[in-house]
Amino acid sequence: MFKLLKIEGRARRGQFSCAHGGVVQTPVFMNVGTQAAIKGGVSAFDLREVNCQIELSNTYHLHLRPGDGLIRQMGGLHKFMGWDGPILTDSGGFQVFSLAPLRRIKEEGVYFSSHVDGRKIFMGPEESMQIQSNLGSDIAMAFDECVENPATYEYAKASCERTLRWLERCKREHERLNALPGTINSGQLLFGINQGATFEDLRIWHMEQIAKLDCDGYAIGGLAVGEPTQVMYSIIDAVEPHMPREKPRYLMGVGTPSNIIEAVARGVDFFDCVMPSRNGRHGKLFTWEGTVNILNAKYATDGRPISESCGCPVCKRFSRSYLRHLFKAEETLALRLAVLHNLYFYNELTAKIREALDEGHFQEFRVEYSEKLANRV
RNA sequence: GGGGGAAUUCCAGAGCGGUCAAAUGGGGCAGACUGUAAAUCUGUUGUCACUGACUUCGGUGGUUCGAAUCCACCUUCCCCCA
Repeated sequence: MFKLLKIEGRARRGQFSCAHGGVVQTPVFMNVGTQAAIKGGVSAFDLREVNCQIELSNTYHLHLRPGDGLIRQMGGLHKFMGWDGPILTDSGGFQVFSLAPLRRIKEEGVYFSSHVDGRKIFMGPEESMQIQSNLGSDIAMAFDECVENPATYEYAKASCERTLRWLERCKREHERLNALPGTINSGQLLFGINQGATFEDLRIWHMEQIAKLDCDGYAIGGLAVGEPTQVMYSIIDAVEPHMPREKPRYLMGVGTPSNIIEAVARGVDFFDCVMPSRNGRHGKLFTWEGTVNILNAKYATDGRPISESCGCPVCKRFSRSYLRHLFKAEETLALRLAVLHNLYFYNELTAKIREALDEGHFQEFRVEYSEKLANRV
């Protein structure tokens, strides 16, 4: 399942096998396709083009539309979206945070008012597991509560205790579903999620508890939700020693290129983030020299590619001038090209991190790029 | 030929005597975005010696303490009737 190949400091180079699509090389960035599509007009065959190893979709969103029953009927998520590589499904726990005005949390689970049509939806650990089973993803995430920052100690404590109880229920239900004859998701793995807001003692206590449940991997959730970056790093520093060494670690929803390098340096293996796709749609393009805001007037007659050092299909062919024109003219091609470039960059970023680890010079890599990538070009 | 209407800051378009450097859109310029309610949101957009001053609302000349707003003429455009 997970094999550690090499360790440099706390940084880990590994391999992870999934039911679909073979082996994932880690550290890895998972490309986010919430509704079984990468926003900006990027499809499953484009994901191959940008060297995506593993795709991420969302339980809550696919349950609402088109419905997980429908996807199961259509042969499962892989077939439905035309992606034969590994898929991780997020549990809906993030929607407990992002759709806060539309939900009520109870011990049994969360009552949502659908943001699509207002209808009442209940999602608890069992429901989330059932939906992810129907979707047939390779990795299911436990149903958790992503707590907003800042949170009070009392709230964070009560919440992560409840998230622990939810994980116990997730585990039980996941095992039950996996054992059902004719299940679509045979071999589906389950990752537990660490919570505890910005309180180190809660984080550590929670991590120790969930580690006992012997999940297939462990995620750190509830970070990059408003706290300063240094706080995020210190939480990872505090939690990481308590994470099972031989299991993959996943830092959910993170982050900027330098966040990823810094988290790898702290022992994280998996990442996902909306940033390459969302910022791409908004004209912010990532390069090895820093970020390019392609909307800026200075690029109007710039005949260079987004980045001279990028080998992506967009940079091979199109100029900054053309990209900027497409954005200004509101051509949807602008979004597509920008997202393709950014995903290629993120996938290349983790590829370079792996290469540096393989060759034993990750620390040099980290020093060279952690700062540089935060520049503006 | 006769009658009527309109000209506003990059564009469209409010304003109809002081609270107007002038609403609102659009465009321009810049910023934000971290398990996606986001092709979204925010700021800014006359000039400068910028908590103040100066020049602007087709042109010229008036009325008034005060005019984008009222009057006269001029210029241009639009509509209707011949």
